[in-house]
Parts: sequence; C-alpha cells; structure tokens
Amino acid sequence: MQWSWSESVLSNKERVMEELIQGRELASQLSTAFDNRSLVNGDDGGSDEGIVNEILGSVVNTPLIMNGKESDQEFVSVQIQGNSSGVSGSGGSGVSDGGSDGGGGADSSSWGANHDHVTAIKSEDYPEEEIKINCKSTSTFKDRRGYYKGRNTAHSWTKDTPALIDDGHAWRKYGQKNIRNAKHPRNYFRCTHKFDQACKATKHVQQVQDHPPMFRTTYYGTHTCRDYFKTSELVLDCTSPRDSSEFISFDSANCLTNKQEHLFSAPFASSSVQELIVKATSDHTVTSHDNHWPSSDYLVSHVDLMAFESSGPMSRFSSSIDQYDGDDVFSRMIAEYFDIYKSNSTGANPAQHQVEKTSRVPVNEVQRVE
DNA sequence: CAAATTTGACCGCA
DNA sequence: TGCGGTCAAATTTG
Repeated sequence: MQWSWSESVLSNKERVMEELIQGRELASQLSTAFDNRSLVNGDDGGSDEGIVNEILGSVVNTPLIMNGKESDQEFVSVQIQGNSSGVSGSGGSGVSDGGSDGGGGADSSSWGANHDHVTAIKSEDYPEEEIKINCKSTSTFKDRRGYYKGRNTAHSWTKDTPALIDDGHAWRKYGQKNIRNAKHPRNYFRCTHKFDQACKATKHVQQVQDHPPMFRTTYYGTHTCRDYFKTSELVLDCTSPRDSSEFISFDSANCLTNKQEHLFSAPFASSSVQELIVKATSDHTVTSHDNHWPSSDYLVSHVDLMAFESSGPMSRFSSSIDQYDGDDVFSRMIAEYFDIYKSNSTGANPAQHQVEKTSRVPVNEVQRVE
C-alpha cells in the first residue's frame, strides 16, 4: 500500500466535527425560531415551514469541509465513459506485475488541469452493457484466475477527488496492480454483494497525484444490490453522555468494513442534515428512551440522492439533495416535526407522536430517482 | 471463525 | 508480448 487511506480521514475529522457541531447550533436556532414564531404567530404552520426551509437550506448548503476545502469547491472531476480507453488514462507499455514502477508522472497530463472546477462528461448512446462471458464450456478448470469476462466498459465513469471518499456502497478489494507510468498502484474493488446478490459493480481506485493528493475512482457497471440504506447508520441517543460528534456512526458491518474505505467525506453531507432534523425533533419531542430511529428508514445514502448509478454522478452533494427527491423526505420530516411540535405545545404527548411519526417514507420512494 | 485483504498467477486483448 | 483486470490461496483482521 503506497498511501494511507486512514490518514486523509484523520486529517479531516476535526473539521467535520466542527461542522457537525455548527450544524447542531443551527438546529438549536431552528428550535428557537420555532419558539419565537409560535409565540408571535400562534399556529401559523405555513410561515413556520418557510423559516424551516430557510434554515434547512442554509444547513444543506453549508459547505462540507474536507481536506481543507469546502465541498462545493472540491474539485471533483467526473467522466462517464463508454469505453475504457479513456479511463485507464495512460497507454503504452512498461511495468511488469509486482515490479516497482519508477515511472513517471501519475498521469497528470491527462487530467491534471481539472482543478477548482467540476466537470461532468457523460457519454451517450452506449450499447447495452455487454458482459462477455467467455466461459470455457469445455473446460473443467477449477482455477479460473484471470478469467476474463470482458472489460466492463459500458457505464463507466471516473471521479477525481482530493480525498478518498465513501460512495455509500460496500466494496471488497480484490486486487492491486502497479500500473505502467503510474506512481501508485491501482486498487480493484468489487461490490461486496457480487456473489450473494450478483451485483456487478466494480471500481478501480488509484492515486494519481501526490501534491495535492488526488484519487481517481473509476466505476464500472451499476449496483444491482440492495444495500443502499445500510451503508451508514445514524445513531441517535439523546440520553447518551457522549459527545455530539458520536451521533453519527457508520455501520462497519454493512458498508465500511473495508478498512481502506473508511473514508467518510461525502456521507456527512446528508447525514449532518439528517442529524440536524432529528436532533431538532428530539429536543422537543423525544421523551422515550428508545429514540433510536431505524437508520434505514430515513437515511438516504448520498449516493442514492445523487442517483449515482442511474443518472451519473453529481458534483455537489448539496445540489444533489436539492435536485432529487431527498428534499421531499426532508419536507415530510419537517412537516412531521411541525405536527409534533404543535401537538407538544398544545399538551399532546410527544412520545406518541414520535411513535406515530414512523409513518416513514418508504425507502423505495426515495430511492427511485431513475 | 468468518470476512476482508494481500499478492502472485492467470488470462484476454491490443 | 506485455499490460491491465481478475481470480483465489494465503494471510490478516476483528
């Protein structure tokens, strides 16, 4: 391993935590705003929602700070390609397997200019995803190493990020290769559910630049697995003495078991918003000790919000939230909040509402953005 | 002990 | 023929 995947996480942690704390303060302001509005306007839910949307908007658009950059300034270059020629970036010949490549230059020539802006190039009209299954029908080989199914070239895209990001899916590393003319090896990942759910998605990750670090992730195929909402877990426990920074955790069993994938940048974009909403809700309404929300109910992986597999990647998480049905979820949650809050202020038992409010948005509703 | 990672071997394609 | 992608045994990790 030539780079430390965890280092980039650690370097970001403080900033992320700061942002989360800031988010909580905003939630606090949200609550205060409700209080004040309620006193002034009585039961004017409509205008309250306006305030909520206003504040929420600011929350959603709060830049996620990663790697010393705000997320909306993060240069994420995305290319969707119909063939692999552009993906590998460097042609030519050279380094043999396992050998040290003293090579030159991390492919900077092909993409290095993609700084400080976002590009999304989507190729069109590829043929159907063609998976050549070169089964040796007459063969009884047990060892099928190198078994070549045909390069999964359709529906591939690359994403360059200054930090390794969690894309919300569970990946298992299955190989690493030194790539000719590349300073760093390329890591090969397949979906963890390749076998149990026949998910064909794979990705390659390679560090393509040192200073500043730049990682190129190339995705192949689409996820057919159903692990979206287990990818991260929102842990809520208002009674917990733990620091607020622990409100959000990521389920290592479901998503980030790959230690090299313990790189959470993007998920906070959505999770922080969710935490704000939940926190605001719990401040007013939760009296039950069992206020752990089922994480999968409201949790929308940012990847899903981005409709990553179906519509191609979005460059800004905030905009992706705005763009997709995720905001519908938020609206419903806010609406529910209002119901609860109003009931609470009129003497209703909030705990009951808390239970009732689990009339959740069906996961699939959120998920289907295709 | 199961799951994940490492790593050398194998294979298809250009 | 060599590069890149994948496999799978061995090893590590939790």
